[in-house]
Amino acid sequence: MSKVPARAASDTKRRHILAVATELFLERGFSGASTTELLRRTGGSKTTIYAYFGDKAGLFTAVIDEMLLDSVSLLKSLDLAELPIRDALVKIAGQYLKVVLSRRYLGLMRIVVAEVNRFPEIGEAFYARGPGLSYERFRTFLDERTVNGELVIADTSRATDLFFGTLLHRELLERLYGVKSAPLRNVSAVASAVADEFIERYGVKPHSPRDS
Amino acid sequence: MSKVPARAASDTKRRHILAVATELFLERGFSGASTTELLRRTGGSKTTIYAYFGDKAGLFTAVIDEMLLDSVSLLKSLDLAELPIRDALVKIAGQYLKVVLSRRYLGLMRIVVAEVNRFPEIGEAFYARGPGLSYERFRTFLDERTVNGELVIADTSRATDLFFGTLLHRELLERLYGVKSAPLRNVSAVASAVADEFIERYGVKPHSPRDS
DNA sequence: CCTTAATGATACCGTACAGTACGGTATCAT
DNA sequence: ATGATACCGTACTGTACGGTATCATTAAGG
Repeated sequence: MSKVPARAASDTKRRHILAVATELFLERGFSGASTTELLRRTGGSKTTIYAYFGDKAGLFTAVIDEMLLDSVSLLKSLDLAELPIRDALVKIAGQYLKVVLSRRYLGLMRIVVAEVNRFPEIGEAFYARGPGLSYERFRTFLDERTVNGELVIADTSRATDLFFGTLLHRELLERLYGVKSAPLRNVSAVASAVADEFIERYGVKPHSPRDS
Repeated sequence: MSKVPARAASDTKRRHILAVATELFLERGFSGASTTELLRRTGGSKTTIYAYFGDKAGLFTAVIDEMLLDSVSLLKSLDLAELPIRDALVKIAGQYLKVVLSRRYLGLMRIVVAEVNRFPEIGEAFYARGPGLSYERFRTFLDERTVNGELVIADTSRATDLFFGTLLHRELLERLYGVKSAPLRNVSAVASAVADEFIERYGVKPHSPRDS
């Protein structure tokens, strides 16, 4: 009645295929990767692959789904409630620099962006669970910190654009185009710098001398 | 001795193939586009295509080269010398919004980014002649305007990141992932807003009342 | 009119592709 | 022992691919 795997573990096999397929798609993209090459790497039989994933597109979407979950979970684990504003910003900035500029995220981004025409749902899902969610969460974070008086922000949406834009735009482009390939070296220095710039602009100003 | 085209004009044919191939690559990417499909659209003979471009990769790089020239030229025609700082910033911002968020540029960006593993030189060339050049030129622009007293900027490099980041990052991502597909509607409004924000931060403050 | 180079039409080559069929084996629960 | 279940191996189908070879057609220049 219950699903009892006859052999070792059905899920092990599935996960193995998925892992190998992930690397292959990251290397070659959807069209460039072939099921035959996948077989060469996984060993085993084509039949098994098709039993699990239906067809190539099914395998592709399964790969993307899994990677998406991984990346997103890395960005959800931030616990900021107790931190003063600067520490919180540094933590957020550092986490995004690490995740977004990682080889894995960049590879995922490349294939998702490349296949937006063929798989529009994948692009939308990626944005919604990735950048879109990040924007929302950061904005509400800014709202909270504005309400409690740590920040003075007229338009938290624009402030969000500023934060992520200054933090990621250039570094992201450089890596998407392969000009730089290594992950950022001095993550914490950059994170601190961006946090300071942000506070310089939106932070509560210390009392000027004549107000003392 | 001199190259005299026997038939109409060799360049016409070449340009036609290039134009059709451009659309095809934009739709399907490198691996996804086939020479047979290209033939279906151009008419004529496969032989001719291969006579001009050698092989598929040659055709691809030719397509990219041409598109790159087009995009870049759109960003070079800015004449800013006479403009006061705000007008200049608005003009720059508007031009970048129009070019970078255009369907064409986005399509180009997608296929370039997708094929960075297979064609690293293309990625580097794109960055160098596109974003890289833009960053450099904008930075020297900021240097000039700092020297002549219109701006007060300690680090023009960071200021450049801020400008392009706030201007493009979010809108670019939304389009790369297909969340938005239409070009930006209110270009001039956004351009003005970004210019104002920039000046608010780096502009020379108007004299405060007591200095009058 | 005749040469010559650009282009066309078509057939073709070898290879790889996505996907299927099918016979067989290992491992487990019963 | 038996019967599911999970998997392997291999051969296969039909199609499409990138690229070439062959030969005919066109049109401009002398």
